[in-house]
Amino acid sequence: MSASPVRVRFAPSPTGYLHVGGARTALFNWLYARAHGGTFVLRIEDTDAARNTAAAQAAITDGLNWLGLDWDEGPEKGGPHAPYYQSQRGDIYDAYFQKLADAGHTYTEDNGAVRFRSPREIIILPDKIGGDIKIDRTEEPDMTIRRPDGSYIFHFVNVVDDIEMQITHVIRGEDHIYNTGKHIELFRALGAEPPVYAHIPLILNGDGSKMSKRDQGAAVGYYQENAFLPAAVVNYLCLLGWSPKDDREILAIDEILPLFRWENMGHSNAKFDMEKCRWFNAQYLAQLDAPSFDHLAIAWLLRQEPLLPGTDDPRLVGALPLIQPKIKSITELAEHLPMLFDSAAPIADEARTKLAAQPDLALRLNTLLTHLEAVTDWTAVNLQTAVANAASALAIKPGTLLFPLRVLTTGQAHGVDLLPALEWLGRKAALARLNARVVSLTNAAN
RNA sequence: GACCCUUUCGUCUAACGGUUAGGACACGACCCUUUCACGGUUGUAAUACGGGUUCGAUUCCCGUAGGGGUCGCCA
Repeated sequence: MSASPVRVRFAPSPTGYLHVGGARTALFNWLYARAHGGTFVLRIEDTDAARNTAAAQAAITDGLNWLGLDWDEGPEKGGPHAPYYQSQRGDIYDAYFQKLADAGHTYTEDNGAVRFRSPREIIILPDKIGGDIKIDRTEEPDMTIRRPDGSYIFHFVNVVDDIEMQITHVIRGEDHIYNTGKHIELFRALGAEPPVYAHIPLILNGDGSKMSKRDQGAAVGYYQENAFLPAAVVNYLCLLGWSPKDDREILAIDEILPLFRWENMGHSNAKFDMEKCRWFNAQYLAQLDAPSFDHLAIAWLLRQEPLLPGTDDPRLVGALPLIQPKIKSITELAEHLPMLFDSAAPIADEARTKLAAQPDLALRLNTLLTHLEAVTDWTAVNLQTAVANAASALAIKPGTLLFPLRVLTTGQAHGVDLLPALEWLGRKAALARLNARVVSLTNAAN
């Protein structure tokens, strides 16, 4: 069997932002190409000059690069079928248009628009995911393929380029199913064999509506800005409409490739769940080595305005390992840095309330303070001993003292592992915070 | 409205026609723990409905209902 080499393409139009649905379409094309030793083509469908922007185009290439979806032919890369911008392929379209016209497949409207004369048949689309799909074209009006100003319509250029670029498989959203009926007519009229089609189900909001620009996470840029790990996003996106058919979820791309087959594709739309996406991110974040985490964190911190506490503090790199295991996304640094770097941060309401529930608080705090002040070699291990001794003196469990200690040193009820954090903070700073807050608390109580 | 696709826990999904219908996110409980977390165990929770076919249906067929898509001189 000498099947022709696989050639797939992602063909976005640069009119807005890179939608997660589009990104997943690109991802599935990329996976199919990589799984079959094929070629992944990126083609920019910018025939509608009025709606195209350079920013939108950058969002596409930036987003794909960020996700790690490298293309073999396309913008910035070139290839045997260049150019890969439809706006630069007018001569090719003219030639194909002439061919269609010469064969009598077209006619011109009074205003100059040109339509394709539909054969008006029932088309059975053999879809790799949906099976045989019936598309009744017998009652449909003829599609316009060229505007009065001479510019060409999507259907026409899309098919011409798929022929020219020798695309073998078209993997796109199922919102294109009816377009495919039109496209098959054009392929046939141009004497070309239509490619293999696979229409993938769509990604929707949690409420079932279409994800649009204002929905959180609809744009790939959202994940870039919020410093998600691209591998985590890719992993999550794969599981929307594809399954390894076993219980695995955390899968490296290399594990996915051999399992990326049509029979593993889902047939129904999937609702996007940001919580689960964040969970994937947390899983990947936890596996990151320290230098990579630091790099990611610092890059994100430097983009914040105003800068978060600690951003330009030399102790930052020491604090990051404390934070890494506690967060699901880099953006949560915003919650952790103030309590570590802002010694005057007010005590959070939740922490204050829980603290007030402690019996004999003043006695406990003073006992704790006394034992801590006796620690000269300020390490987590020694602090642990000191807390244990204080607890023993009070005849209570050590754990009882940890929460008050947390609140008095950080001002928060939640946060990083406490004793290592106090070691990082240092004896002088930690005791200063403790004393100051004990005083304020005692005064308030009286 | 017409046509097409689709329907398993709230969500993502698994289950050669025979399973106590499994896993994951989220949520609750318990355990671990020297705090906060992680982790472990566990609980609540699903085959849309009605007909067939079959010894037996989540699985195959038909219908109904719900959801989505499409109906451009946008892509």
